[in-house]
Amino acid sequence: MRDISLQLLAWYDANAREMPWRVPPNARQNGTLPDPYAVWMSEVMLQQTTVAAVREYHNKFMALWPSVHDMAAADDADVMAAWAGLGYYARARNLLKCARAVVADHGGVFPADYAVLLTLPGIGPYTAAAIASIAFDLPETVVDGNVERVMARLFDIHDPLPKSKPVLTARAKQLTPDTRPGDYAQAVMDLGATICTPRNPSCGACPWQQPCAANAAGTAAELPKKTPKKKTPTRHGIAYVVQRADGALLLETRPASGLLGGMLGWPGSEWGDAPEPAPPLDANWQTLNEQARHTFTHFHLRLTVMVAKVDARAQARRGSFVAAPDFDAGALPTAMRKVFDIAAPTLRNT
DNA sequence: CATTCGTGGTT
DNA sequence: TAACCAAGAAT
Repeated sequence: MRDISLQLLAWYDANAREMPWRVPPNARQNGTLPDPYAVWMSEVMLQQTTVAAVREYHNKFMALWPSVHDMAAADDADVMAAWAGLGYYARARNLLKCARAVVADHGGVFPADYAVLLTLPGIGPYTAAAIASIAFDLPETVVDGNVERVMARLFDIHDPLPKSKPVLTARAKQLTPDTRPGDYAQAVMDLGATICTPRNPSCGACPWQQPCAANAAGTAAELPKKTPKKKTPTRHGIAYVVQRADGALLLETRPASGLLGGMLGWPGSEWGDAPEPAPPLDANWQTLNEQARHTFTHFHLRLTVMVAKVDARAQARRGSFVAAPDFDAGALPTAMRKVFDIAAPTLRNT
């Protein structure tokens, strides 16, 4: 059984993808391991996020906060602003919590232990196994979407996810070798990302073509099965963009938990079927023709954009004015940035 | 155990 | 255009 793991490692030696946070297989076999901080940063960013999207964010974060001590001492608003656009903002909040826990409780050193890693904020079963194996070369088994798909095909398992996850996890553990577990973890995920893809898998180029049960049965492309999900509803809301005579814009920091938690945004109504107007101040509001459309994981959002210009003495019922030189649309989550993009021409022309 | 939580690319 | 998908975690 284990010899097929070695086959995969041989494939990885020749086909490993290059990533800024990764130590290539030849260097790893010479005894070089990656910086656990960089690995942790990458794995948190990679949760439900593509490698392509993570690259520049990882570079930026490593430049701004090169060590876990820097991250622990970082200003929360700076980290949230730097994370803007990457999504799943609870990850950024947990990034700070985790860094501070590592410094406060673990002497500023990431623990080389799966069970201890699992106790840290934002580190679940996948990420704990990824850090343990990739950063410390411990024989832990990563089970992400790639591994689930590869195992479902390798063993021709037709039970739908997520119910089948325990079986897929057990299979993945059976295959994890004692030698080079870190490279092996990265190898299975690379295989899933480049060969054993969700659609149109390149079975002809797969190092596991021979042992693959789904390839033999001709079922690879239809695996893994998944329980169908319900369709996403549409919610509506109103976003208010206020500009003061000196150019300052009215923004508010959203509540620390929930959707876009801790992020900067425009004051607005609740989001639902028929939102009640909730202007942050009394003004001569102008409703723009174009709505901001944005899709979250579980609903579509259509925001009506309302714009007002107010004088320098204006007082808002909520939010706070941000001076024009301090405003950075890049610090907004995408839904809010779309609102700004729609409002910007009107702001300039009035 | 089901739901909540982003975003951009692909089909 | 709508659905699907990506190195999941927290509740």
